Amino acid sequence: MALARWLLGKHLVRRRDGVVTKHVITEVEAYDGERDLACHARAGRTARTEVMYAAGGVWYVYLCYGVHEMLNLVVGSRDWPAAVLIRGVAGVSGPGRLTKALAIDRRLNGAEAAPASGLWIEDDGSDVPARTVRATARIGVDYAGPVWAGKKWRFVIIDGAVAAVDERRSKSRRS
DNA sequence: TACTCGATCGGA
DNA sequence: CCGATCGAGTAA
Repeated sequence: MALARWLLGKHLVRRRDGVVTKHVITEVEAYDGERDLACHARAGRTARTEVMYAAGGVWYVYLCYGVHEMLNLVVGSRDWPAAVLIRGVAGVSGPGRLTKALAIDRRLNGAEAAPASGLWIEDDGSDVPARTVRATARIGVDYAGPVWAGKKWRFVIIDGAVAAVDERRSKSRRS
């Protein structure tokens, strides 16, 4: 959780065709362990979730709904499946849109979050004040049941139009 | 081998 | 509100 929160305000850096772009991370979600019924690793090790058991620092990219690539950073120690879903960066709201905007797909699955892979994290030292961070329930995980779906493991920087728009989206979704 | 169901999005 | 679109996971 702390690590997910820590990622807010950090730069997601993409190099593609020699061009480097930096994007401030504005929205993340944490998935933590097999006990977390919203986590893909809830059923243990499988072909897809194996990468989540690696030591932190590699990407976990999968196809969602047969349409969207989802970008996660594997975190934690080896054999503890945990990842942080990068849901948004400044100017881009939504995990599916994010990967589309940065041309990220499953070819990056298992790759190191380092310059060599073309996708990595940079910390420019800037601080994200606690009062600009909101913790909410994770999106689209009702299947996990009230306890786990209710965990406030989604973190959003509320200082900005992007976050405001997203809040409206998530509210209209519940009913 | 069959069947189900998504860590979403955009359009009706 | 609903369809798109496909692969992982599960049951058989």
